Amino acid sequence: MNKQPLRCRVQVILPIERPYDYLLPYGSDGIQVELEPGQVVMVPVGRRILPGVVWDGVADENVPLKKLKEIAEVSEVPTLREELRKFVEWVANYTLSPQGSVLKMALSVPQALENLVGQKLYRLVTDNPKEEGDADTGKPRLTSARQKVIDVITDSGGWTLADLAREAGVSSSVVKGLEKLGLIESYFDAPDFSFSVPKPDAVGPVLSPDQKAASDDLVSRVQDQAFSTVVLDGVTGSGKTEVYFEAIEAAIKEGRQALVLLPEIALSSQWLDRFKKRFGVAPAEWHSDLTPALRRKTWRAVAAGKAPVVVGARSALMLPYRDLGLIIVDEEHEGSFKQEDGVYYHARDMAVVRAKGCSCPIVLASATPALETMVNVQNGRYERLILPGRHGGAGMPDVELIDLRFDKPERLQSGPGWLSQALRGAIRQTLEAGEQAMLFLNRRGYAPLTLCRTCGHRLQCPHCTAWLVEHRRFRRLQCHHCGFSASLPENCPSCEAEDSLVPCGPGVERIVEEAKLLFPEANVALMASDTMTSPAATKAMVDRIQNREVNLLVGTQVVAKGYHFPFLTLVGVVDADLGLFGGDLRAAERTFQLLHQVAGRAGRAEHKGRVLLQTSDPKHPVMQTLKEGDRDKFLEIEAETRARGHLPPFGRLAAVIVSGPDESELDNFCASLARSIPQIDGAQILGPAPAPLALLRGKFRRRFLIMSKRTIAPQGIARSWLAQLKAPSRIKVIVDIDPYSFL
DNA sequence: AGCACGCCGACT
DNA sequence: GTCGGCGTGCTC
Repeated sequence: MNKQPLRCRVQVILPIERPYDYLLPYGSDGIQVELEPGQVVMVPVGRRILPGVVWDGVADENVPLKKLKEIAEVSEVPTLREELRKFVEWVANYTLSPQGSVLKMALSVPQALENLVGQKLYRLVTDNPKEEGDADTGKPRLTSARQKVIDVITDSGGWTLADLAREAGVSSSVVKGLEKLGLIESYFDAPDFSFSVPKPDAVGPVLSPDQKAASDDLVSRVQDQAFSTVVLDGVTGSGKTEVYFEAIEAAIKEGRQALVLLPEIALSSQWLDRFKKRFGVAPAEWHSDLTPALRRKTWRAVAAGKAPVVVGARSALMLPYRDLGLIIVDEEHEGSFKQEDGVYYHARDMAVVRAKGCSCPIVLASATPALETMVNVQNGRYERLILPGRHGGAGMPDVELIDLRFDKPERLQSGPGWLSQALRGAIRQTLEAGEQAMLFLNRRGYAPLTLCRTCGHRLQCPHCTAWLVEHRRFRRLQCHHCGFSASLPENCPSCEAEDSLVPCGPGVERIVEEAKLLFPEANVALMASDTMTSPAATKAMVDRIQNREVNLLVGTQVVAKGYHFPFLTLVGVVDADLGLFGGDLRAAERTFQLLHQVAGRAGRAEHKGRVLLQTSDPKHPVMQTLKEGDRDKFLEIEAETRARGHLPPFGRLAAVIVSGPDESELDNFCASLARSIPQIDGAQILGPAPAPLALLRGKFRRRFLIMSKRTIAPQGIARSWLAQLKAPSRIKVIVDIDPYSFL
């Protein structure tokens, strides 16, 4: 009998659509070892060895035997469950991404797969006996290579020699040298991967009747171990977190795992503190800046079912849970759940799919649910639990509109002003009453545009279709899209005129300047993403505000997220109209959500808050409904507008972004794409249009838009249309299903 | 994603 | 005459 060697399919973590075939490995007895789907393996690909997963289905006997390579190693990590394999396939199909790219997110960390018995890891020596300052006692010189290692290793440790050297960009001998000097030390990784089990019996908070009703509902869903989607709808301060903590406790008691997805910025120490207070221990965290060792530890603990609760950013959705019993998506309306590099997926929507696969409930929590979420409530796909009122007494703040067409901000000696009389008066009152005020403007830097008074030249980014933003604190110009930075020129780069460049429009730095001028006695502070460079810096700032060392705070949208400032009673929005421009289909919705959230910062304790919105369009539905405090009316108006335009969630969208370094080649290819646009009933394809940033990071961009009825999936349309033409190799075609930002 | 193979400018 | 730039294409 002519016995053929046995083969199996392996999906490797390359941007490849389907699994490749491999020979099963030979054991020491010369007999091939059987493997089951889900086993993690290392396989040769080209001249490299890469991680992959034994996939479902049978190998293709038509692949010639001599092409096949043998599986190099079988990893000891737990088998990836069928649930996760199906999820990977589903996400790849939905997003039109290669299956291997999606799988890569699930394996996420090649280091997790290494067998790490006796792994040697490095950390900083914390109690360094050597004092700073004694100059010539042979203190080791911190060469730049050594400094890089110190910078990378920080205080958390947990680096392997190779990881550390690679990350710092130095050779491993530098690391070993530092060890010899006693600045860093090595130790062996603990063989135990479990996280502490939260203490479900720790006494929870006393819940209000409304909270109790909601939490009872969630708890019984968790106990039923069945899929359902529940929107937890309640204003800031209504106690959503306490409610879903009860559901987490229920999942732990069921012996299953719970996942909490938070928008990146909300993963604050404040959230973790609340969790620790409630459960006595910290949850497992998952986000982009874990050390490799902690990543490995967490990944393995999750897979082994030894991490009962995981809290993380969107990528935590792809982890290999052993038995997921509950998913929470907090601030579900946040746009940052949509990933827009590599695989374009919306973590909230994919989380619903994963919950279905895990037969567990998913909770979408928000004070301002997304329109698509509310439409799903109305059509019965999602259920809703409402938490009425503000927990702890204070009512919602009064919202007033300031019509900038009539209350024009006066000029200051130094230039134009941005604060109206009404807003100035309110700030003065607040400060005199010994309370805190905040000015909100969602624009970093000093001025969003700099132009030449003589020739009209505008300072633009050389790589993007965007103005350069002046950051006066650094005396530099920055591009907020690609990070380009240049020093502020003295003369106009176009006409050479001296002293002719003028800043146009306000950024937060400019508001700080105005605030200091108008209220010289106030303690003004700035809070923006670029002033909060580290968790420590952020905490210091939050402490200063909570200790009332600051009484006039100026901030961008970072101030809207998750901080509690009990003495803040006035919020002034410098430019409420700002987010409404730009042709983004969600512009009105996002503006409403952001301003609603900012408004919620005012008056948390015993004082009622006051919110002033400066607007040039006070009749706009966003402004009117904010003033009336009528969120549902806003959603109603917005739903009508979208329905009329057949826009999401009443129709479907896919953006096709075509980009390349050569503009005429790009236009040629777009023209042939346009010529081959198919005729489809219930769908249309628009374009090509210059993408909103027609030039981004030195690449030209064009965009097509596929719009279809709800009942028709744009994926199929995109697939068949784009399959007709092969893009020249320098041109990249990206399909973004359910696009969010229109950049 | 890497990594090799392949075709055009500055070096011994 | 070669060394090497990175454009292009494949990986079972």
